[in-house]
Amino acid sequence: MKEKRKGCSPTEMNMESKKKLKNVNKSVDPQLWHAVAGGMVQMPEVNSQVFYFPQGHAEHACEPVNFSSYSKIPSFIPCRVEAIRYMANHETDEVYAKLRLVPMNINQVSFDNDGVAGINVSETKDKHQSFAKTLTQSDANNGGGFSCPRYCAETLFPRLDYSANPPLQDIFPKDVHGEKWHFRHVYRGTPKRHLLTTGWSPFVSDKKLASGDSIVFLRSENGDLHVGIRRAKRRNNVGVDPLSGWKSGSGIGICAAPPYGGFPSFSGEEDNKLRRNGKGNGLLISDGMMGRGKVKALEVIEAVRLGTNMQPFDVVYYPRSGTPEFFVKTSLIGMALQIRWCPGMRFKMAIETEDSSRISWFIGTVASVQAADPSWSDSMWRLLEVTWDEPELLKNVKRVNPWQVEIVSNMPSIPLSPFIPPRKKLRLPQLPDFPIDGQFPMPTFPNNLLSPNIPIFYLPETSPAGMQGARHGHFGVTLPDFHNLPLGLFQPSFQQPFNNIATMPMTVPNNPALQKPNTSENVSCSHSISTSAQSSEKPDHAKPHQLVLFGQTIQVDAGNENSEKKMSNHLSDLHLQGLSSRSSDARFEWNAENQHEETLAGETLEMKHSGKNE
Amino acid sequence: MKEKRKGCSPTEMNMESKKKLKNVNKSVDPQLWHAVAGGMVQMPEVNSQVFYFPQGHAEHACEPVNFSSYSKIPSFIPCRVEAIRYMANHETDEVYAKLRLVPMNINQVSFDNDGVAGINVSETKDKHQSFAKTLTQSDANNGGGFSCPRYCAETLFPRLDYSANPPLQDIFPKDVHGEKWHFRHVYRGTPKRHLLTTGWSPFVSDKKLASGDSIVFLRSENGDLHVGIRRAKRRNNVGVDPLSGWKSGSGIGICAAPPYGGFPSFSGEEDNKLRRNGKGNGLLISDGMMGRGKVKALEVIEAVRLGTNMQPFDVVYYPRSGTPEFFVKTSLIGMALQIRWCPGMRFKMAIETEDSSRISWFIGTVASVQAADPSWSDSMWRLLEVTWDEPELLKNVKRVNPWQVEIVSNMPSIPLSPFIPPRKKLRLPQLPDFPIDGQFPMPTFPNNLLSPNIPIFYLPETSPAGMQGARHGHFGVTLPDFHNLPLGLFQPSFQQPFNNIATMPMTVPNNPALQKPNTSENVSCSHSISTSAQSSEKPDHAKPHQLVLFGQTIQVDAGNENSEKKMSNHLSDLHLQGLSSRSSDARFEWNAENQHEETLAGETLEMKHSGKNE
DNA sequence: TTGTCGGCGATTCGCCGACAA
DNA sequence: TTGTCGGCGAATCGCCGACAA
Repeated sequence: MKEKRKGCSPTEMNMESKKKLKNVNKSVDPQLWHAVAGGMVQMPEVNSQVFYFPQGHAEHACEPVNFSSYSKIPSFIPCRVEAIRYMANHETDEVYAKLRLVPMNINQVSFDNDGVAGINVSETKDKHQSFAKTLTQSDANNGGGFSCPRYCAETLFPRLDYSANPPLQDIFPKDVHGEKWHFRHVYRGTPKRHLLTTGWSPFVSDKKLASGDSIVFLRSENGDLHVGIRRAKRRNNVGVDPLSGWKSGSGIGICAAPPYGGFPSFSGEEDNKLRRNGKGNGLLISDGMMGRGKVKALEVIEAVRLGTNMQPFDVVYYPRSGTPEFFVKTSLIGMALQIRWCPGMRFKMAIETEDSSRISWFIGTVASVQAADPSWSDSMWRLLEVTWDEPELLKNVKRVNPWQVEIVSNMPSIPLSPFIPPRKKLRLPQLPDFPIDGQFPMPTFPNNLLSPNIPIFYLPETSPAGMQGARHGHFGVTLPDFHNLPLGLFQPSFQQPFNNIATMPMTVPNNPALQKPNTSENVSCSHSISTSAQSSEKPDHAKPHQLVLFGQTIQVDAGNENSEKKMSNHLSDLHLQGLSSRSSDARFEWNAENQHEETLAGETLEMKHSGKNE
Repeated sequence: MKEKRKGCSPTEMNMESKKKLKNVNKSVDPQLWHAVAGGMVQMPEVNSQVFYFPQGHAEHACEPVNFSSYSKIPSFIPCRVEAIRYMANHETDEVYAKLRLVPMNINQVSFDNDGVAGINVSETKDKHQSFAKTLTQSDANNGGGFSCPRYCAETLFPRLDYSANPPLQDIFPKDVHGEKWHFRHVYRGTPKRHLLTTGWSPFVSDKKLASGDSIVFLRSENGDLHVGIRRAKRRNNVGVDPLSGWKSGSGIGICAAPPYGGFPSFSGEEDNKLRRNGKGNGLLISDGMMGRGKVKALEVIEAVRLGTNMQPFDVVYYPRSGTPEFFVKTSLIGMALQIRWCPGMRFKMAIETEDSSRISWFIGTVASVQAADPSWSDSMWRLLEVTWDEPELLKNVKRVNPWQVEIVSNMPSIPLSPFIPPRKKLRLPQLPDFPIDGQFPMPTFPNNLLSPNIPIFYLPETSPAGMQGARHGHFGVTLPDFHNLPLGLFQPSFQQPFNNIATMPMTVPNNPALQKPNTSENVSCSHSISTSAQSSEKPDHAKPHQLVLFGQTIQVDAGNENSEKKMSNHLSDLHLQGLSSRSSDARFEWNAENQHEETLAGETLEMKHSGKNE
């Protein structure tokens, strides 16, 4: 044998120990996990309370999930988060989380503190710094080096001895699996710049990185250096799934290539680059290996079955899948419920730019308030149909969740919207940095909450005129007004459709945190980029040249009138029944009807983030 | 950009077209598929009739499948094979098949011709030749060449011009995806030998081959050259499955690492070799990416649900997974049913050697005849508990399916077994090549079939004495004797436990093929190695040094008495109900009981094959 | 007949400033 | 400040007989 050990990167570790590490289903350092997941992702705390949305879970799956064979599926299930495991795929390094959710009775739900003691979690979150860079072609291909931005080298790496010539050190960051890698870090060239040389190329090969992918460096609280990767979204939904061969039939659907439509796939460039690595050994990481390819329709159905029967269940969540979280803190829900959502409301929403380097806020107007899916007419999921001030950038984002958006009252309303969507891109006025305490005229509880026909959220006078005449027509299915219900009589069973929830008394959110939506607890309210400061390039909300929206460029069929029509048909004979307090009498039954192709909500929300500092 | 196109192997095809090919879920050439799957695998024809076994399907899954929440699951479902797609995994090239099965009424089942017109399929099967070689270290690592066995080069490759110096040609075999590869074939060296040089190394890199893996060459009927790979069984069940983190709970079990126990994992050698390829780019193909890692418990449950409701369903089958087919031709079932299985019967069974190069026949004795799983006490699946004449080699093979074995009557019985398992390996007498017509004293139909208490299979006098006293005790659950039932009254409903099947009149197998089990239609009876002739090394049934048995070295808990005890408990309250003729009244109901960890049948049968010629 | 080795080219890999942007 | 390029050493890769087994 003429084997020579290559000094390549999984540093001192040989493959044996690498393999061993693979065998244990090790958890990922939560700090690194969050850095890779992106700043838009906020996971609930263990023991906090969330609402689990079957619709959202289905959207998260790679296949159409056909619930039509099953009856009595509630639109949400209140749960306690029993456990969270932060994990990473061993092939792709993609991060995901596994949550164990324990269904709970609705009358145990508290909408104020999520059920967690009031420790300010955000406090512990800012003690580390991270940095993300999207790989250039030179980083990924040429000569095996990495141009390391000055900020990254100076902030995250150990201090260089600049008296040396050239200044030089070796760094040993750990990846999501705990593998230690070795990079040589030099400061050289004219002009001087930071480079990673030795060790970089094997890293690129091993991780199968290509230009467009991102690398994340993180310096954790204890000073340890970590490295993670975020792959660029690529546009080929390879049918890796062996069950995807036949259409429809047998309830096991096809992977969602058609329903989610196409990006133009990257040109051959990407492939050529990779081919230079390792003698054509660089297999492209296909989308099929990532994210939504993982969650199967049957897993969703199993989760819903167990949840409906009040049994604990596990869900897998891919933070970079492009769909919004399908488990939402009750505090967020509570806040969303306090607002009487009406067409014409102005809001803003944070969306990550395509290269994951920034978060932009987009302004829009609520076009209509109605259930996204007629078969879940009581669902809050994607309740808001919206129009955007910059429709060309967000043309595939038609519906959003109420808790994703933040009402803005002091925004100057764009006169044209929503009636005449502006053709030319608008220069949006600079947003204040949202220290917007008291901006929401919240009523004092509990009395105002229950006053009939008085919207809790007072529309500011600056809201656009013509709420009644918005393009999407009749708003017959908006949330009903609040009724006069006695306090404390919240039913443990969900015989009523969901929209009655809003009319039910609940543990009233009456703590200061809720009235100041600008806490770091809160995703939708002025999210602060905690893991990295802002680059000097551009301000936050400057218009990016391109956006990834809802994961892919989605062709949503113009079936809006259609769904409204269907809805009115469904409204009469709707009788949801799920979620009685004990499982024994709440069976979730198979129903051997033929499956009809169901139109999914159709849109998925992309949210990712990475910031630059200094 | 200083990109240079590499002349590496996906010949003229660049990566673009490669990607395109990936997108279509292309079918694999069936000849190549079968060559890679191995000669032990015999797929049913389209439109033929099979019995689908939920138990077998569950065994095929990578996770424990917990049926305990569901009631009324029949032990088998008769089906028509509506479609078969031969496919290959895009990452690993592993072959698998997807079958669409259409449940049928039991009274439509014919046990003689499988429902297919009597075209002799085996006729079309021998028109191609294939050859398999297990890669040596030199093949996989050193200097990028492949030592091509003379037989392979001379039989499968185009004729070389031996007048040239050196004789040289380029060959362009297609892989399972239809990709064309380029290898230079030279005949050189002293002594002269056949080598594949240029193009081989990229192939090894791309396919991530390591020594121990096998390569299969096939020359199809039209003369086209194909190439496939078979990966060696490796011993690390990486938990790639995101749902595998928590134990038990939620019905989604863990991947089967613990229950199937461990091989010693290959030493570091393998890794070092791979690391030489492509600068450490060679990710090992982990078991998690292959075979049983694919079929999820929920898919099995969904298949069973649909099948029970008489709806068409899809199953995915990995021929090299190590478990026997869970869909079995009705003709095989029919034959198995004709035999009155009794303890003490002598049989032989074909098993592939570990390196997939040969098929060996092993002799054994039926120890007991009883259901493998007490909760399916009517099931034919792994009905036979067996003891082997060479127990040390097959110590993990405790139970087999009746249709996998072939009764031998003219075998000299080994005096020691089954009472005193021989410690030293026995030199088995040479078996005849089984042109054993008339060796089975089949009764003439139909009268003898129905004679009560007269075994259809007459035990030869040479069968071991002491059938009553065999080690595994009381045979209280053996198949009942045949009763006197009128012909043609086969019930469409399955209210009876399975063993009554044997008592029911059926379309009687009365064609010559069935009375001559030695047809190529028939797996378990003297399988003929059709894809390649035999190497001169050893005769077929010479004892191989090592065997892969049931996929892995399985630690079967000694719970045999236990299961018998449980069985007697279950026997009384067992009431199977599945499979009424119409789905509407045959609901498959969720049952929200707590799942108890169920002992799977525990054993899986490894069957693979590859032969050598000349 | 074919597995492994040492040998030696030819070809990449990967480190380096030089340039812009 | 950092992305790309041409350049050049140096370290592989991969082709080759020589040997056994």
